[in-house]
Amino acid sequence: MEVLTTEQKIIEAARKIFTQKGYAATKTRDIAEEAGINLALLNYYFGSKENLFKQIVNEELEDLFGLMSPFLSDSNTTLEEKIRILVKDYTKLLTENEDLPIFVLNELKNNGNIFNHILQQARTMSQPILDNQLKNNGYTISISDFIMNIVGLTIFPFIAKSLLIASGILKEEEFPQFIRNREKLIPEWIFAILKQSRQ
Amino acid sequence: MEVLTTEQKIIEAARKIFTQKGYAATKTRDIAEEAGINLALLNYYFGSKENLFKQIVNEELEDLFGLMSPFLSDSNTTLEEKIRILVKDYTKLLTENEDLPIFVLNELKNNGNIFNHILQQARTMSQPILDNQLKNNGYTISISDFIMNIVGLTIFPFIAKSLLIASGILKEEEFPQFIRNREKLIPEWIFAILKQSRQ
DNA sequence: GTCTATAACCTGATAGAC
DNA sequence: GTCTATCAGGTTATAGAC
Repeated sequence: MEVLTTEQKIIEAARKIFTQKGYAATKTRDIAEEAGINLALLNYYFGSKENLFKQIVNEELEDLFGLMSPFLSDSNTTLEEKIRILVKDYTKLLTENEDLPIFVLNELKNNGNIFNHILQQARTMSQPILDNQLKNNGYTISISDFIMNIVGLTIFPFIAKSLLIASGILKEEEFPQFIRNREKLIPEWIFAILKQSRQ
Repeated sequence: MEVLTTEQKIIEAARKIFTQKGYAATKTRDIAEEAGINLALLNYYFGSKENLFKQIVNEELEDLFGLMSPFLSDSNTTLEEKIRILVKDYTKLLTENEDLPIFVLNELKNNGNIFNHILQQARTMSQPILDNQLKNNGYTISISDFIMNIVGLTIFPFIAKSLLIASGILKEEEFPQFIRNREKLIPEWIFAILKQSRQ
C-alpha cells in the first residue's frame, strides 16, 4: 500500500487521461478530479497544462525508447537475441499500457520538434553496430526496414486493436491470446524475412 | 477547374483539418476560414461540429475499407495477387493522404461504437474465402495474423513517419523512396512468412 | 444562402482565504 | 499546501439583417 504525494497523484492521473484522450481533448479539470485534488493545485505544482503534458510525454518516450537503445548497441548480443528481446519487451510494455503507442505517435506528429533531445540518444549508438551485424550475416535488408518490420509487427496490433474488434476480425477477449501468440511468431517471421533477403 | 459548392468546400476543408489535428484540436473557425466561408454557414449546412465530423470520418473509413473488402472476397483472385494489390493500393492511398491512418485509428479508439455500420460490411464476406485460400495452399497462419501482417507492414511506416525522422533513422526527403521500396519488398516478405508457416 | 453580432458555454489560470 | 470563487479568453452555436 503506497502513499502517493500530491504531486505524484497528479502525474499518475495526468498520464492516464493524457494517454487516453490526447492533449487537446484532455481537460485539466478531469485530471484534477481523477487525482482527487483541486484544479488550483495542478497549477500550483506544474504551472500550466502544457508544462504537465511535456513532463508526461518525456516520461512516456523514455519508457518507449529506453527499452531499445541500450542493448541494441551491444555488440556482444547476437542479432537473434536482440530480435527476441525487443519483441518480448515491447509486448510486455504495451500489454500493460495499451494506449501508449498511439498517444506517443499522435502527439509526436503534432509536436515532433519538442522531443528531439530524447530521440537523439537513440539515434547515435545503435545504428552502426546493428548494420554490421546484418552485413556480417549476409543479410541485405536495410536497417530502416529491419527496425520498421520488428517494431511494426509488434506494435501495430495494439494501435489497430479497436479496429480489429470493431470489424469483427477479433473479439475483445481473444486479444490477449492473440498477442501472446504473436510474441512467439514474430521473431520467426523476422528470421524468415532475413533469410529470404540473403538468397 | 472544378467549381465546388459551398457544402463541398466545407467538407474538403473539414477533411483536411480534422485529419491533420483530430477532433478536439480542430476549431470550427479554422474550417470556415480554410473553406473561405463564414462560421455561421458551417452550422447552417451541418448543424454542429460533431455532425460534420461524423460525416468526414465515415467517408474516410469508406476510403480505408472500401479498398479491402470487395476483392478480398473474390475467389477468382489468387492469394498472391491479393497481397500485391492490397499493398499497392494502400501504399497509393496513404502516400496521397499521409495523415489518414493515425487519424482514423485515433478517433476509432475514442468513438469506436459510432462506426459499426461501416465496419460490419467488411467483416462478413472476405473471411471464409481468405481462410480457404490459406488452407488450400497449406499455410497454417491464422487469418488475423495474415491480415495484421500485411496491413501492419504497409501502414505502420506512415504512422511512425514522424518518429523515423525525429530519431534520425530516416531523412524527410528519403521517405518517399523508402515507401516505394517497401512496396516491392513487403509482398516478398509476406510470401516468406507464409512459406515458413508451411514447413 | 450568406453575412454580422452576440449569446451561452467551457476551459485554463489566478487571487486570496484558510 | 489546499481550497473556493472568479476572471479572462476562447469556442460553439444561434438570432436576425440582408
